Amino acid sequence: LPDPAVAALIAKLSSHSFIAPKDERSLAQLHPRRVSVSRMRDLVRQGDRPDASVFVLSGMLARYHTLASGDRQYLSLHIANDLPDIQSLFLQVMDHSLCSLDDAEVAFFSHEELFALLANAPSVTFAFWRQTLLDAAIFRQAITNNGLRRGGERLAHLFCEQFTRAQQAGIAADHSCSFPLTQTQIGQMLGMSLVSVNRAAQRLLKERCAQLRSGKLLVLDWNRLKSRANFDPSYLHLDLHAPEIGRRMRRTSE
Amino acid sequence: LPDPAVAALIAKLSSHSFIAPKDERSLAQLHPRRVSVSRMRDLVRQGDRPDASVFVLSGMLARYHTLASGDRQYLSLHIANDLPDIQSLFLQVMDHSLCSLDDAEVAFFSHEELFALLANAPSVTFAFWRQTLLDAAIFRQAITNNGLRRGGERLAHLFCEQFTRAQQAGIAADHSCSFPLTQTQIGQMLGMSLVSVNRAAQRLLKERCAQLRSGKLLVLDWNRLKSRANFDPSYLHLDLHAPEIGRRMRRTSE
DNA sequence: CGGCACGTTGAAGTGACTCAATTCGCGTGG
DNA sequence: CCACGCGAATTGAGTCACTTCAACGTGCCG
Repeated sequence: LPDPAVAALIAKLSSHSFIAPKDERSLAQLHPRRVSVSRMRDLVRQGDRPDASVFVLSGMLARYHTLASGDRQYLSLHIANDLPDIQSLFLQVMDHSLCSLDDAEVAFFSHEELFALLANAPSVTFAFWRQTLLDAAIFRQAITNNGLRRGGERLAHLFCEQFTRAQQAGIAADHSCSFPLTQTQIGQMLGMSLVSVNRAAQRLLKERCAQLRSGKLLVLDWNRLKSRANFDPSYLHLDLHAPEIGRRMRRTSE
Repeated sequence: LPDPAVAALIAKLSSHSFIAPKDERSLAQLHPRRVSVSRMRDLVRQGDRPDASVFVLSGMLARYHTLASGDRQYLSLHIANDLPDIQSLFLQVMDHSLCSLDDAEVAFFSHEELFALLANAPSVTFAFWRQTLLDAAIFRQAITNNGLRRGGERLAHLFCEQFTRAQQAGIAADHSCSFPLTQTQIGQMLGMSLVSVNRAAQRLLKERCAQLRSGKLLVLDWNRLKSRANFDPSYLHLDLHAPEIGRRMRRTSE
């Protein structure tokens, strides 16, 4: 019986990519190290050379940059089944940090094991690669969100993204999902001051779009929220859930 | 004798990753389609499903998002030896567009050929993957730059990044490099208005840091510019020019 | 009950934006 | 050769969104 973290990883990769049966059997041989972390702990720091990559089992992690001034910029949020630092396989020195925003459960997959696996499991390589490409698409959207939108629109977009991703991960309730960031942290994510975040959130509540309460995001009216944010989910590439490209890879290699 | 575009591609990949000799021979079999584009032409559009990926031979390309409102956000700049849309191999539907900012020479590598190559050339797969990871690191930095820095600092950072990358690509002069963006486009890249860009550029000139003139960036005082921008190039992972990880992959697979 | 972190609110200041007019650089055509 | 046109850059002025500062409220936990 495979480790439950391994099973979750296989399910995640299979959700967007074709995994060859023999490669799935290799995946099942992995030996992750399971770790519980309390909120606001660094798992990996800017400048580190990690020898393992994190897979999220529960809770929320975030990547962030720290400037010399000490200012912090959150780059991305990561929930169950995410692989927030798989890129450290190929970029040895971390250019950002990874921390928990929540109490979280994670599994560490050692780079050594992963390298040995990837060398002989091309379908897994492509799946991991695609995972990092999905990350990059979210980064791009963050640039646009923070550059082109303002105030309430910007916050609404973040809400839409997180709720959609939580739904996709199967950890959203009907009209709510976990959202453990403080308003200060939301500001550090969106390039806004704490005060602006507070007022933008109040506007969204007054407009009956969404509400933040005790670490949860409550979606009051999804359609209104979506149009308030001008949210277009195509950058999340949800359609990849039909993993036809993986199959194409398989054909061409046979 | 291999196609010059292929030779440049091999040199680029080899600069940061180990390419196995047999994989290099496979690369040399590729048949890129060479194309000249004039300035401000779209090569690929948001929503497209391209069947080939672009390799830049000369000139400058940019990726950008378009909102429903028509507003444009530039996401990244690409110069000689860049692979600006290699991610379309695995994310079939483009979530952004790619255009020329300059008159440019590019080579299209068909996805079909690339898939056939990657299925049997793991060292090339890892090199391409790493290439997309380097892209992602630059996206992350853009989030931080636009979120945490303001005005002159933000512009100075963009200048530092471009000059460093031009040097790395071997297309920078001693104290200058190509920079064909208009001030409007710089604004659409940095989330600033045309007027703010203009005034920030004037401040940088008055402080004798850098100057924009007729499509060129002139670096007047690199150290001053760097410190003005708080530029830390570690996110560009220039150290990868010793491609030791590729060798490590090779060892583990043998 | 006290302490602390987080959230809320008001008020004042300012950096950036928009709008609009002017100038510059450059290529085109009369 | 010069007038013209056009895109880009520059400049000034008024406005506004967001910031900063500071105080206060609230909920939770020891």
